[in-house]
Amino acid sequence: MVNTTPFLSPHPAFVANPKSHCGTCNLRDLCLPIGLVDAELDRLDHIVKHRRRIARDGVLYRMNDPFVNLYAIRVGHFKTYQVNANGAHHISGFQMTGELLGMEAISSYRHQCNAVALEDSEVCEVPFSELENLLKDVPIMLHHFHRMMSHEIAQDRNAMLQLGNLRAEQRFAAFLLNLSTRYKNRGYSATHFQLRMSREEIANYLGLTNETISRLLSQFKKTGWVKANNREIALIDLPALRLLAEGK
Amino acid sequence: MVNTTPFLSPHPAFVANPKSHCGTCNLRDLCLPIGLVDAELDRLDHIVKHRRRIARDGVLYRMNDPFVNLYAIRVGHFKTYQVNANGAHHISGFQMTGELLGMEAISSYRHQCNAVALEDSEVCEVPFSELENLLKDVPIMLHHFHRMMSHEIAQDRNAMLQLGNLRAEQRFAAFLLNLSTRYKNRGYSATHFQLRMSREEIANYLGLTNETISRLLSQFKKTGWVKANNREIALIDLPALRLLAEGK
DNA sequence: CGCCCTGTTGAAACAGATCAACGGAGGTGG
DNA sequence: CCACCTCCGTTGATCTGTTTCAACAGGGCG
Repeated sequence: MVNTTPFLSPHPAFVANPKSHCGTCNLRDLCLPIGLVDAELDRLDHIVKHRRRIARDGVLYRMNDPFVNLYAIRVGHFKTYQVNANGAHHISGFQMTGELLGMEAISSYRHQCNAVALEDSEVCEVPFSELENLLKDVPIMLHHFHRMMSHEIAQDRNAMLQLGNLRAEQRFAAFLLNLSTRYKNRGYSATHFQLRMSREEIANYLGLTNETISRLLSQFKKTGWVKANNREIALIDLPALRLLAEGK
Repeated sequence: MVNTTPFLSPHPAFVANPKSHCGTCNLRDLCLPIGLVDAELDRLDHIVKHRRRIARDGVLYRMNDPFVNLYAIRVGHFKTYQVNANGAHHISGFQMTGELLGMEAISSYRHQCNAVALEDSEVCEVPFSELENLLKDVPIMLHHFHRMMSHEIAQDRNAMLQLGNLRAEQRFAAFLLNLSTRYKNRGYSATHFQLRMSREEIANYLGLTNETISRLLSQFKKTGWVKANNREIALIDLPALRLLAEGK
């Protein structure tokens, strides 16, 4: 259901590769699989000047901040959320290692959402204007970047489809499967992982309430599709979850 | 609420400019405001080889079609929709003159949705690989393209916010205001326009039912916020609609 | 003219929200 | 180390917005 091509995720072998010249950034690692030569990789290393640590609940950027950098998540998890006129906020996504934050800001030169760390995390600052300069000299990287932006669009479309079409239990199943796929692509278990976000945050993301999420999880436990202990999740019956998410 | 910077819409003066060398495409017009020199514009003209007419209900591309071209809408309206495993379909957006179709397909080399004309329409085929070639030589166009993709992301995020947070009447008000803004940016009336899509299609897009849309429209007519006759819409009280859309 | 498709309106059913109470985990300070 | 407190998660009972089902009106088109 969710289109998460391995190509666009860091190959496990490259995540946090200690041999990276950069030493500050997984951006190089992200790009290794696309076949860059050393000189190109060096240029990539050089535009990333800062690695930034963000503590749990720390803010990476805020809505309306001027747009300067993209951020490649080196370790950790983030959430991005928007705040509307009457103060209500809506989580637009959860991001994990290897994903790129801030692309929504290119069009308006200001960030369109808040980005907050869900756990102690680390990002690489990628000055966008310098990245664009580099991209125009390295066609393969240019193309890769376009694919990353396009992937973001495809993902958002998918999330819209879920919000607009699916019943609560389907949305939640799709959410768990989405996490599963993304962890798998990063070389982690597709069936056993820890939720980094609260029930409240999941509910907000899915357009539901925390009570509903709680009830659904209990229900999934009862049917034997998942085991769960607090935020520790084990997906027992992936096929059943897929069937449910895809509309019974 | 919706971030539709004028920069990213064609300036009214440039839409369907009969003097365009291209003659087949409004892509040149779309790019005029960003300050390209003639030689660059000529290159842009040359990569667009085909203009395509699509009759009402005609298909521009289908889900899973191999990705070759982006399409710039020259005249008309389109809808894009996805079909899930059990046949249900969900409209992910309505596109109008000057907007670019197909960006969701760059990442996977296949289209992720169906694009269908809501009325007799005309598009310019933009071969993507040739466009990328051009972009790397013309930094200002490259940047403009990135802004267009980013704008798409920001828009989708906004739609997600609406689907996830708003009650039916708020969604529908936000929908009408979104159309209003986009027509205004194209030099048309912000208050008087014709819906190109059925109640059914609006409902599907907003995650509601056609009955609900119908009831809401009646309600808006009763309160005097809009006048409506079939698909002819007049927004009488924009401030009231904005207040409603932003959460009372 | 008559058919079909789109839109409207009403009544009943239901999914999920809301309100409320409680239990348990983890962190903090004594 | 324990007691306390707060936040998070769970479960139950009720309420409500939206869907569903149904009937009908109107307009466009063959």
